[in-house]
Amino acid sequence: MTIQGTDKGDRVQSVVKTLDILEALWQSEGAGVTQLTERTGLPKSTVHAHLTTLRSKGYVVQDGDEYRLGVRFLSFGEHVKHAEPLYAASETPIEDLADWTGERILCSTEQNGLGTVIRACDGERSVSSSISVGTPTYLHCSAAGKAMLAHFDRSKVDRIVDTWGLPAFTDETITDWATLEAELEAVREDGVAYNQGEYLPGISAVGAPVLDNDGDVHGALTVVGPQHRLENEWEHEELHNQLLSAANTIEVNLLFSE
Amino acid sequence: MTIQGTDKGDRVQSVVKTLDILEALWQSEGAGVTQLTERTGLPKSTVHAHLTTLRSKGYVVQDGDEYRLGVRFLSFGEHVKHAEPLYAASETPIEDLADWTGERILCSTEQNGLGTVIRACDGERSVSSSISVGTPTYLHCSAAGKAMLAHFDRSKVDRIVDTWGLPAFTDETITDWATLEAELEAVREDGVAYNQGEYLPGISAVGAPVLDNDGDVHGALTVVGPQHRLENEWEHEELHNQLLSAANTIEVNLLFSE
DNA sequence: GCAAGCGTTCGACAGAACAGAACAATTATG
DNA sequence: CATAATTGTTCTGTTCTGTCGAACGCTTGC
Repeated sequence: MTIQGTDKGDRVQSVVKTLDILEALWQSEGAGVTQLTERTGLPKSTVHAHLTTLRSKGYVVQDGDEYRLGVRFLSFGEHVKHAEPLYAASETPIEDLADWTGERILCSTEQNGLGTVIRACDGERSVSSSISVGTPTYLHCSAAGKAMLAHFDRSKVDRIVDTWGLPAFTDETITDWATLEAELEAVREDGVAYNQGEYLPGISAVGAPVLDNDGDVHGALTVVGPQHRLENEWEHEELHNQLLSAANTIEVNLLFSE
Repeated sequence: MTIQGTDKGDRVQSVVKTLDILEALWQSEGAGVTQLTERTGLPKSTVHAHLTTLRSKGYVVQDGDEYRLGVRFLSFGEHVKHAEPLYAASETPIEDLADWTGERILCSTEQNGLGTVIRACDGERSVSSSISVGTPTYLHCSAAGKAMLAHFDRSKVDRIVDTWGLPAFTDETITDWATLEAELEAVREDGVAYNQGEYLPGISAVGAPVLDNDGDVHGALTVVGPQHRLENEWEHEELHNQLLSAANTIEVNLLFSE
């Protein structure tokens, strides 16, 4: 699934086209020119011209009749990861929490109104979800997203909902503002946010925000697991405490890293 | 340090400009418009137009008066990593080798005539080198590079040397073709390649190629460490054996993954 | 309060990106 | 085995757009 952005500020249209091609390439682990013309709606020669340029710079490689993303993007990706303070600060806490819960733990951050997983760690009985490092997600239908939204300024929340809307992914997805607003208020009271199969059917999550001293949001920490298992266990306060404690450890780590 | 590519096939010049801006941004963990203007040689308004476009697509974020690479690149980076068979195949062998040697172990691949580190693992007494996952490197001055070059077709080696040349980084760097050719022959005989401070002063490495059944190169595995320590120890055949054994394990893993 | 720096906007011109058709090279198909 | 239908690639004129320098607010430091 691709997440479509608002199309404001497309000053340089060739760049938009190149990005569309790269995104199509990203979704398809290698594709030919014709395949990319269908996916992007651009004429063959245009796609070809862009691919040639990208290839000459090493951002795309050609394997016979297939083009793939080049390893050059690896350096960008690693750079972004390490530039994010959360990445270093979350290493130990996330591992400990994965050991303790046995579930999959994610550490996410917000950018441009979307969430992105920065670091992931599997526990013994982890579900293999499609959400892994680098995956962009909507905020209104994820535990991490709701944990962050709950601590944003009201104006920022408005802007995000305005930009991205509240699209439904399952029957459980919150699609109206009133329900979301009530839930965010609950998150602020409980300290943790839930996701009960609102994005992927059968997959639930509990999330806690990672804040700094001023109350600004750095990101969120999430425990992901099968709905039946997690919803039975999160009744126990112990899961909350461990989650909040891990989030707090990250917060402390962040203090010393800056 | 930026690695400059050959400028053939710049069909879409706006794309080249955008990539230049992204690379400048990559080297500087956040920069302002003026700073990017100086670094790229492009006029301020052009840089701004490109940044606006990149921002609207989420590939760049604005923090006050600074622009940084966006987390969107994380998804590309992870995609590239996981698309590379070596990534999964090298996980266990690289960890075991790091434990055994106590040194830093790298697993690299070649693309476009340059090497790129796909996976890294630290041992107990690892040196903290500037080479980590995603770093592009020249092949003629790295152990991994020489291990790979030694098993490429002659025509491919010629093309690579033609494209990238043999630039010097230290006094030890091989800068002429005759010396390189002789060394590649030695690599084929020994099975392993050395780097004795040829890229970073004081840093040495031993590398072994990862081949498939047809003798085609998949990548290389490298032990990196301080020159004095590594050069004393690599006299012992034990290091060779462990390195070659780990490389071989990866080769076997690759057989089963395809 | 002035000046220097920043990011941002504007507008006119040159030139570059675009689209469509034609090309070569390969694979399917009869 | 020949033909047809793909593929990726090349070519060329036209038009639209990317470009650039100057001017604009705005903040920061003197």
